[in-house]
Amino acid sequence: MGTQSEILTNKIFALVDCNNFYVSCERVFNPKLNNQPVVVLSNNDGVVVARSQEAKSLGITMAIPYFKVKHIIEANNVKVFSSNYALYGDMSERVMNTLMKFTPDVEIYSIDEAFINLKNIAVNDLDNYAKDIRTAILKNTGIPVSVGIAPTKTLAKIANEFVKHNSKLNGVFNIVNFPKMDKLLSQVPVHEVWGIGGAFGRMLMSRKILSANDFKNASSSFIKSKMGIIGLRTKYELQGVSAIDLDEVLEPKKDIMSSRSFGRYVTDISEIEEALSQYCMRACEKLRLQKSCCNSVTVFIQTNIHKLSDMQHAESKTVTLPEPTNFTPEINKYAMYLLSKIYKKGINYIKAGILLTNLVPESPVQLNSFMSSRDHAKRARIMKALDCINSVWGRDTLKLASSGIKQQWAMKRQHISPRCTTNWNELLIININ
DNA sequence: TCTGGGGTCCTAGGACCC
DNA sequence: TCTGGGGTCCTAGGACCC
Repeated sequence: MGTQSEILTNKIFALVDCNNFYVSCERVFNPKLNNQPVVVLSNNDGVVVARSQEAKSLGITMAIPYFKVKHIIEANNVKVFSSNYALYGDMSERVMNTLMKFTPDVEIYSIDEAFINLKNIAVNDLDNYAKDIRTAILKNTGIPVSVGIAPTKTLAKIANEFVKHNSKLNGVFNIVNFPKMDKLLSQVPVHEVWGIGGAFGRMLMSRKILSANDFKNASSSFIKSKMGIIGLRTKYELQGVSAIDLDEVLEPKKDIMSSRSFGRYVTDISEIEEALSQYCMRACEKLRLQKSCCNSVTVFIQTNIHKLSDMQHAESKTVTLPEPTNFTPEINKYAMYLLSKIYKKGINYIKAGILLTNLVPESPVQLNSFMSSRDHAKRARIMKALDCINSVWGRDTLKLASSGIKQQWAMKRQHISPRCTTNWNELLIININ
């Protein structure tokens, strides 16, 4: 049984988080955007998902619908971009590759964040090590990052958040053996703690548990009964006891979904079929990429819940397949069948999607298969050829005819920047006069 | 007019088995 | 008159994350 201080130094994590990542990516290829207010929008140009510091200062909040801040954007000449995931994904890979030159103990947590294990770094060297990481990533990629260092992942998240709001910290905040931890945690609203969201946050605040520090000191049995073991884990993490370990191995996904809002309302089933076929292709691609097959297919459609004057309808249906597969035409056939079961005429639909679940490894082929192994092999070869052609010649070079040509339901992306790093036709152009 | 997409984990409850 | 209970599997739904 160790004392509290021994536990504190038992493990050390850092969270490396890219600052305003999508905005920073846009700025790397368009330096005129530096020091200017910039926002990046979600798919369909729906909501704001990234903001430069200047845009934040104008009062543009995270995840706010574009149309609600359009007046601020226009009045202040804020530069607006649609999400360019080809660019951001590629930049993310460069950031992570730089990080992995420092240590193999990296958990890529999201497109713009990674946890690393620093247990082998001497406590006195932590700050300099983190500064070296910042410098290297900025030099190699042009992306600024913040680093929070702490004995648990939850505390590293909090340290990182402080870095972003305090320029005096120069991008690094180390709270290993931090003397004023209680005071620090008192400044963190409870709903901002990693793992506690809006719903639990409201419940906790109604019981006068207002800050991370209050939560840390709340009764374990209360937390367990209201929030289960996840809540309990968060309490330990705030106490400095590591309860969430580094997750380094990239496990295959357990569900794969592809869904999207349409660029406009869609009523006709044939248009929804087109969209669903498109999503089906994308989901099956992802399925084969991780060498899985699915046992179940779910399809859902829904109307715009914000448009109260419209007749509302949201429904999903699931089918269990006779045998696991990742053969696109087969899955598409079931998807179309499910859609026909839930679709209602005369309704304005805004979104549809497909979810592949009960995933299993691709091989070996099921012994109780209805198909001969020769047919299995043939299907596998067809899908391999399809994936190969699409990866070389571009997405959707080969696609299901049912996904349509015009795709008038397709999402809006009115402010897209060029795919500078991943498409030969959209390279950065430099004028030298 | 316009409100993202893609995931994870946990829990509760029903069906079923012994 | 007495009318089990524990384990497991599945699904739906709710919470969270970025």
